[in-house]
Amino acid sequence: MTKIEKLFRIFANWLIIWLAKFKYLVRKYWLGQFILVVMINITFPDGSVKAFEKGVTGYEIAQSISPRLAEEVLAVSVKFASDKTIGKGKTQDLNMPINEDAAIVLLKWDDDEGKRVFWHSSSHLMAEALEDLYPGVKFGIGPAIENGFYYDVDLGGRQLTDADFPKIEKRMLELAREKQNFVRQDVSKADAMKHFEQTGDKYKCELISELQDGSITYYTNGHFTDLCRGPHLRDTSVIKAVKLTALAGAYWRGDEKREQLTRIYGITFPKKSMLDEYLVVLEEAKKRDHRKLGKEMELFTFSSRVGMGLPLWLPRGAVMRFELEKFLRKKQNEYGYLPVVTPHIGSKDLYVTSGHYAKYGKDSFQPIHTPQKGEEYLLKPMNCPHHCEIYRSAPRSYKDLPLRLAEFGTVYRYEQSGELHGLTRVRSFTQDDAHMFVRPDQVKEEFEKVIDLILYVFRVFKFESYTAQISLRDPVHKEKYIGSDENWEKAESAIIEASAEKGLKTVVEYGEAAFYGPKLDFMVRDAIGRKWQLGTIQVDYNLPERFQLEYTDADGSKKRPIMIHRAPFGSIERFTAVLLEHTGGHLPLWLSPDQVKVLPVSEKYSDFAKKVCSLLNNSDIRASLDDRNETLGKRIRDISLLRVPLIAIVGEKEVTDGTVSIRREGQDAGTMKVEDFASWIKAEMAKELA
RNA sequence: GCCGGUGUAGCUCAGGGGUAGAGCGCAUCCUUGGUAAGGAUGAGGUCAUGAGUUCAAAUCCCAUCACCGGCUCCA
Repeated sequence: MTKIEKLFRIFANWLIIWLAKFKYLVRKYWLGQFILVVMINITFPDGSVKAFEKGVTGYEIAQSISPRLAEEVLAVSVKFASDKTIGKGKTQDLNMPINEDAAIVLLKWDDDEGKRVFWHSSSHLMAEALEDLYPGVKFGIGPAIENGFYYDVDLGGRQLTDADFPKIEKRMLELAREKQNFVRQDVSKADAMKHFEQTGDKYKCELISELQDGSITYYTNGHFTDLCRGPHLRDTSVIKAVKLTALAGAYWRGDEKREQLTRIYGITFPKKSMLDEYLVVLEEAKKRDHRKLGKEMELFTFSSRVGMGLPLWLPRGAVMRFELEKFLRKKQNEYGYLPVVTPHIGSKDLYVTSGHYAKYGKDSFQPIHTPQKGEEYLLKPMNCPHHCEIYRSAPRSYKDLPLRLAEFGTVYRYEQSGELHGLTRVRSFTQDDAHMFVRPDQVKEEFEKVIDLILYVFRVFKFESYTAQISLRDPVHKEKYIGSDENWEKAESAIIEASAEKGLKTVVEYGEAAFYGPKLDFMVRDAIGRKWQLGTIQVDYNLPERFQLEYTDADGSKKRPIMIHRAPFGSIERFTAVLLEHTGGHLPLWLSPDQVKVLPVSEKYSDFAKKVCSLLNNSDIRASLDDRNETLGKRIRDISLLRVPLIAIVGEKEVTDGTVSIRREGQDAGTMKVEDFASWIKAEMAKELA
């Protein structure tokens, strides 16, 4: 290139950029030819704008910035200037041309969307490997999930076990190294149908039959072609580490009446080291499993002789449980709740009235019969019907409302055997239940007070990453719920408005409501990321109607109250489980079954240690002596494994000075005068509960 | 309930067609100690349960039960 040509080219480029700002058509000098090109403006996340030729791809843009970026980028999020909707852009393939002005984000591994694309492509890669290894395999769906991906496959009677994983993983890595491109292709509905009929993929045919013609695309990697809307990686070579994690049965389309497919779970990474790190994190999470901690800390156990899903609380667990109840009782007193106690069974009529019998009767613990013919009782699956009857026990005035009835009520639900899970899903559990009977003008205020209470509870326990979920009816299957549309709409808007006024960040889920009303649920994750519902608030116009509840209004007329159901813990069992996983067993001081263990360095100091103990016990602090015939180090170790927060050590020095030497959560916490110890502990507990 | 896995001492786990193993825990004794494992000795098991194959089964096959990972469900 001559100097003149170079200069001309620089000038031409400058001109192009300048003109592009005004969206002019420009001519670009290129290899001695003039080509007509249209320029578009691309806006980057930092707000900078750069002009590119129309039809530029995400990959080319990345390359223009740096080759290294181009290597790392997985997909691109594009929001066209013409798209006036609020929200993020659409994620698309790096190879897809961009034809309009747009704001883009180049998505890498660190972006959730980038990971999704990576894992979605990995599921296609696994499918290709499966097709190699198990000819004739039929495919269901294979999406990315929160941690990895899965593919549902029909292996036609063949059985897979995790012993087959290594060879599938190996094949996946071989295919990945072939650097297969993911090729997108538009296809007509008729052609797609024909193609998958030929391959015998009946599940794909079913999916296609529900799609609109003109919107159907294929993605092909190697010899594997899948019905898929994408987006995908450019090619398979970035998938560097593969681990298949689990095998499970999964019903086709989630319908237990249809075929059960084999679901293969896996996870992949762009670096081998990331897989290793992930496996370490998983191991760590397993150590926080509440079932393991429950055993180690001697909190609860199960016995198949008692029955599955029926937890047995051990002494240390029971102490903790009573503390949890005490904590909530105190707060509920402040909020004007009244305690009630109701029996563990109720006559069948009660549940026919409430609607529970019609809805759950067949799938519950079956009725208890008495020597009296025709007399039937049910174990109570919930406390609301009993509380409704307490409401009815006296005539109520508008001045009595809100009436707040609270009970730690143990309920019994016949959960399916495969669903039982430690303390998080059991057949007998205690709800920290309460029902508010309120006037229509009190619904919102009362609801907001409950939100305050739940947020207080979550704050005390440091549950910071919860999800507030508004659970509404499934609009398609309204028959699953009782009550009129009008009542449902009133209840739903009450929840939505109250949550908004409290400034809660909520997500809406349809089909998650209770059968008698919508809910606001507070979800918290366990150690391995599973979500569990803890706190819940429900607005209910329906049970008051079924139980014919009334109050006399100011004008003497009879009115119907509205019920608010609520449980900040959800259930004590589940709350305990999630709290254990959340804290790794390091409970707050006020809640620990043993708060202090007093250790004499040797037998000589046992009397002094006993004195320290009884001093603490006199101040209602749970302290006990450990003067076993073991070395000090050994006793400290044992006690640490039980997660006792405070260890007080006394030896010659302490006896002389009248002090204790304190060890808190594994750390030396100095010495303190014996007489100050109890008040210091009290102050520490007060801090935790503030 | 469905699919897959697991079941060996109180706990964590190894083993494996021919007399049942380890560490921890437990008991007794020695040791009397200074911030996460002192030492010795000992007790403890119908190898989940039930059928089957075999001269012989904890081991192989089948069924049942419980647990684990999912699916479905979750008032």
